[in-house]
Amino acid sequence: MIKMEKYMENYGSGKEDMDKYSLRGKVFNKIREDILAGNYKEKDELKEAAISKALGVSRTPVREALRQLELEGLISIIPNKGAYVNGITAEDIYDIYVIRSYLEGLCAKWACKRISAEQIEELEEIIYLSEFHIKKEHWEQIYELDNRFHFYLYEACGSKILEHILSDYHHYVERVRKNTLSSRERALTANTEHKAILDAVIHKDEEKAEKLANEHIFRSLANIKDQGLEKLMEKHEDRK
Amino acid sequence: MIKMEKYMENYGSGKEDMDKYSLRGKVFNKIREDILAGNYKEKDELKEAAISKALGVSRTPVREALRQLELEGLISIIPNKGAYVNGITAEDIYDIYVIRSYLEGLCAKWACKRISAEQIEELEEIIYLSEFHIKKEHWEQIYELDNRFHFYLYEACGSKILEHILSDYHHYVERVRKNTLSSRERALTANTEHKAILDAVIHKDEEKAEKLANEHIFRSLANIKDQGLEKLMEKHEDRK
DNA sequence: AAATCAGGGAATGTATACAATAAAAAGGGA
DNA sequence: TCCCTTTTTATTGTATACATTCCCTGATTT
Repeated sequence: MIKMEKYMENYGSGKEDMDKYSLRGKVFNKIREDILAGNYKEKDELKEAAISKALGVSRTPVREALRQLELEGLISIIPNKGAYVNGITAEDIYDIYVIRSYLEGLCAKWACKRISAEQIEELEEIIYLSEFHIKKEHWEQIYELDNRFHFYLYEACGSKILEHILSDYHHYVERVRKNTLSSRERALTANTEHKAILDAVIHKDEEKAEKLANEHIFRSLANIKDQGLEKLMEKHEDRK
Repeated sequence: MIKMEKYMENYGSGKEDMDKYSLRGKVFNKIREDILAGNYKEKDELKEAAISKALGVSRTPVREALRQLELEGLISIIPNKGAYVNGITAEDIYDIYVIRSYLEGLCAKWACKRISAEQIEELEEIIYLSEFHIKKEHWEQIYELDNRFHFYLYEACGSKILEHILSDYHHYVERVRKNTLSSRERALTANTEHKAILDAVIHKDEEKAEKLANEHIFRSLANIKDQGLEKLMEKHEDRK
């Protein structure tokens, strides 16, 4: 019962929460994190037996996880042969940001028409809370609030499809984002930009909302570039 | 050995071909087709036992297929409870076309910089062949060539990420596309538009290529609306 | 009569056993 | 020695058995 409630809360917000309680979910997230963190090399072979042994589970959940990872594009499975890591390169990150800049623009545009009063309040609260945590330099909370702002806006666009793809990409670049928000200056700018986007959405100014959201992502990308994309991607490599 | 060669031919061109030889692949495609074809109703429950019995296989490949379908967004799996069809609505089709119009534009833009001489030749050949089959009204070939044009252009954009998502969406709307191309007029227009896009790409006119590809998808969408999804599309406008 | 809790049935989640496939190794003839 | 065939071995693919969870039902209690 409790589990069910927790699930419903997070329904549609991403697959991490949803799979937290199953072995398959754990395996999926573990391998996913490892790939995104760069713990595997390109073309590395993922052997089911080795993984299941390492994680102390049977091959069944491992296989299911691998099939999912294939569909996400993180690995390639050659039938009857094996699974191979596709890795995630600096170019991929760059591409995702450019794609996101287009789609977040579209998302903001659609949100103008379809956002509800409750969703507006939710977003306003996030912005307000962010200001507090930025002052206090609570990086973890800032990061969480930034996430929530985007996910709520995805939801507000009223398109299952767009919400789905944007959430995916958002998770994809999680590691990079976590680092870039860790400066007071950038966190403040980001929050100001969020406020401007929401303002345009509230006033149903589609063109402006699209443009602002578009630029918001581009500025994030510029910020990443400044910090050295390659360096950011290696930062967590030597954990665990 | 033979199977392996067949696989390598199709490598990267889509998951249908890749999974043709495994039970899981067959199950995956079967359910996928059924959902995309509208054979299931929204919120229908997919019971593993029933499906495996119906297809004459065990639950294992069925489960793997379901997990993949979940990641594609076609079904929702509630842990320990069941899998439920999300269906594909007229709104989804509309959304995908709008998203595609943005991304195909970006794809054409990037292709300007990264396309190779071989890829250009390939695309020119497709256009040339299309003219022939349009004259003869060979709808099946026209459809195949139209697919190939887009997939080759996706490849030519030089971005794994963009290629992946565009291929996904392209498959998603397969059923709709198949119908819309079955008129000589539309097939001719589409091919002319392809030619114009390729021309812009060859001359490395990024702005023009993006604009043309953008409009190409929008025209496809307009064509769809004309053919009868119009009523459903209006429904889309006044949803929350 | 309404609410609560226990039990049974049915479905999913996981582990294991078995089959099929493919790469690698061994063997045999020129 | 080289090439081709056969055998072996490791790995994936599939089926099945078992464990767990959930939900419905109905009896019991207040």
